[in-house]
Amino acid sequence: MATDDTAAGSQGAEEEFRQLDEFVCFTLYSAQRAVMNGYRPLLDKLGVTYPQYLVLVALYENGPSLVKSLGAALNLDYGTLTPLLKRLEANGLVKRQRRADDERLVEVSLTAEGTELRRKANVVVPSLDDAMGLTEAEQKQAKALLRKMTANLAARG
Amino acid sequence: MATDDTAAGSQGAEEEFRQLDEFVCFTLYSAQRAVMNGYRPLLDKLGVTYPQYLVLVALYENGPSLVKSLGAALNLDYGTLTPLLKRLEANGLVKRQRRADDERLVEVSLTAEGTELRRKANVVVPSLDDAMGLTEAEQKQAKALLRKMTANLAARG
DNA sequence: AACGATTGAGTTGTGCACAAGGTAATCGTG
DNA sequence: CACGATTACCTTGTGCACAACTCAATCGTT
Repeated sequence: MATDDTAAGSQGAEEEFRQLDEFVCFTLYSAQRAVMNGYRPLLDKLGVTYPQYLVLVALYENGPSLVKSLGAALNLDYGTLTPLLKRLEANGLVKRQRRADDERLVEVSLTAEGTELRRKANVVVPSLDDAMGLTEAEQKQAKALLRKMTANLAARG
Repeated sequence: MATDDTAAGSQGAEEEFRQLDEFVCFTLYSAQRAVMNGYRPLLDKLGVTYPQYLVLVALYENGPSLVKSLGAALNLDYGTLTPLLKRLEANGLVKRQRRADDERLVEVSLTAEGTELRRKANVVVPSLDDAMGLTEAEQKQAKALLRKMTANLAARG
């Protein structure tokens, strides 16, 4: 055991180095993509992506919104939202309209087609959320833990 | 209340439509990005991105690995890994070498510099994982729930 | 009214993630 | 050995996510 400190494997002297599966951040990273991949085939049929779907949900929930407000609701910046909203508009799902009383503001609203899609999603996506195999209690737990993490990290990581 | 069914807001007749914050998938989506954003400034100093860091951790843990094995460990496909590994190689952190006994295989291994970075990360990133403000018990809970979700979704969503 | 600061939005560039398609090396079967 | 199938990897194209930068409209102060 004289010179194993540069070994390629994980046999460090004190094994301080956590395995990938033992990182919360990695299980989170994996789960997030697994969920997105689960939603994909369903949302494909409706013609939207997962982030686009979330935007439609937010718009349905809050009504016509400024880009800024959507950004606050989804924790996304303009660099992400602007092109995403343009694609939604190109597909006829939302309307983007610069406000007359303040030319800086752009108000985004669901079109009839966008509203219908959000409703249809509620049927077609029979809450994949529930299909993740978590009990109601576990779902509640998961949401609480994830919100706590998000909040703590937002308050300076 | 004759014609409120096309209203822009969320006042449906039976309010079956969940709010964004009540979706497990959305709290997951938000938390994941919050974590990545928390890691970013720390990893920036080391000169790697978050997914690159995960690859280095996997390589440190498993030793030299085929691209295929890394893909299995991280649940990533070649389309994601190949360019990522090329960037790591360009930065001198890994070596990519086609195997002589089977020219299809590409073996990826940490360079000395890559090994050092993974170790340094263990110090500099004082496990942000722990800095997420979860107790040890909560971390364990979170990992269990996230793994369960991932497994259930992998087994056909 | 003038003008510097702020605000809301857009643009550019980089990297991740995935689908779809392609290629060369190897394997399996006759 | 021939040859179709499989395997491991790569490439292209689309969309998301974020940093850094730009810009016009508005606000605050004088």
